Amino acid sequence: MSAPRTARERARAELTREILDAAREHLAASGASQLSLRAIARDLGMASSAIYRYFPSRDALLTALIVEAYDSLGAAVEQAEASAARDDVAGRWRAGTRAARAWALDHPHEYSLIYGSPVPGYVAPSDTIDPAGRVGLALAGILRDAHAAGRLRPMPLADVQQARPMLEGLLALVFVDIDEPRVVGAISAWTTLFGTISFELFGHYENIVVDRAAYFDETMRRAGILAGLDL
Amino acid sequence: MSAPRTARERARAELTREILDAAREHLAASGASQLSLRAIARDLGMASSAIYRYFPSRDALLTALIVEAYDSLGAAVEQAEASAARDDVAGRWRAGTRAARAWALDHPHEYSLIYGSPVPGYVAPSDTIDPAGRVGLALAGILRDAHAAGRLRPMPLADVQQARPMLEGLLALVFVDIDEPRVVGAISAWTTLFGTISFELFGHYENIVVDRAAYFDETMRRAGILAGLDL
DNA sequence: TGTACATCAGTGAACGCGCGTTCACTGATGTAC
DNA sequence: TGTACATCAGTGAACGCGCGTTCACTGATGTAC
Repeated sequence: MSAPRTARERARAELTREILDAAREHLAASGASQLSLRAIARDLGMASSAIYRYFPSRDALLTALIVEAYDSLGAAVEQAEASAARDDVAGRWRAGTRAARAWALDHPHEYSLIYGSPVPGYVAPSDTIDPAGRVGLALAGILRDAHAAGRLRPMPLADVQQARPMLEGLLALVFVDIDEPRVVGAISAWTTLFGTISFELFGHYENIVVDRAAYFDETMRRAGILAGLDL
Repeated sequence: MSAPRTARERARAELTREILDAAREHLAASGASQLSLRAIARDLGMASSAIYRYFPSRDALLTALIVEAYDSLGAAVEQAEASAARDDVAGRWRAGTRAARAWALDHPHEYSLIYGSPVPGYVAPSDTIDPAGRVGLALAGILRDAHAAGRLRPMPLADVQQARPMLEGLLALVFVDIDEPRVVGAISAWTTLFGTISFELFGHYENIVVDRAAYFDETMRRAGILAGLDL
């Protein structure tokens, strides 16, 4: 959005925000699949049809919420990761992964929206692709920097037996010339990050994991090591 | 359910089954949160109110579906794991984890029901606890047997620094006297199993992982090693 | 084995509710001259 | 700076739909004697 000039444009930007904020609150109460335009309009004291001046359909609103959630999470991780000293690999890794968990605990319903089961009938448009990649890219940057500095650890495990590559070739744009066993580790670590957060948030650690912060840190430390990081 | 005696009891058991089967089909089309009793009744050619002779409420039906899904997945994993030679640790691990993935790919909507985001407003009753534990217990058995046979590997990573235990003490019933770093690895491996399946199923590996079966095997191999298995 | 009564499955109408989306309209804001 | 016209936000009624649950009732099945 460029800077609004006229009063009309300012009002429009403001109301768009208010609709999204109200929608985000409703997410918490009812979940994405039952997000109701009418309920949102009621909250804002406007006619339900007025929403259509701002979003052409319910799905468009959902998409906006999804993009916002990915961006909010992505920004939190990027910022946390960036606040550690550049050559402190372990510190960057810890800060980035912890920020993801903290964001999820703070925004459980937005988290569910992007990392829970897909909303039935909703097809994510391509606008969501870039925001969805931010966390992965931020973490990949740590690995890339460590590699550039010649600080990757030897893999502690026997190597992968691969007849053909497991991963998409385009990943080379992100991981430059890091070898595939480590990149597999990186994709795994990224998976473990959200797998662990989901298990915590969705209740699967009930009566199993007590000190969840410590467990999370240790799990992510191990996952990072399998990507070649020195943690 | 004990064996039905009378015609009435047989009919009741049969219709209960048919309702559950129809419900399972509807899951696929609309997702759990929009599962509709009326739609199910329509499918079976009966009045919507008739469903109430079999399930006291929509939530009760949901619970039955959840229990069935956990049991179906649990049985698949148990059976696969049991079909490998008892002293073939790697074979048991591979068979068990692969069976979980195969079941999920075969039953994506039932999988979402139990490992996706929680259904808003639905509170899982305690009947779901035992079935939910089956996969974890089956995999824990592999670790326990390896430990009993003195075949656990040394941990390839520096040990956990723990001021206090991360895990629930009750886990000792399952993992007997296996040390906490390995048990943390086991819980992590269990998390990685479902984290990886969820990422594949929910579309997060689009344009990232090409050979998903190979990637899955390798990821689970590494996860098992971090639990002390010799893979 | 037959009868009388109790149990249960299934019906269909109704209650009270909610939803997304469309449409013709009003009145305020913005723009060109 | 003032006027005429175009643009846009917001309204309220309506369409057509779906939902979970309750209730009084009918007719079939099961049980006790």
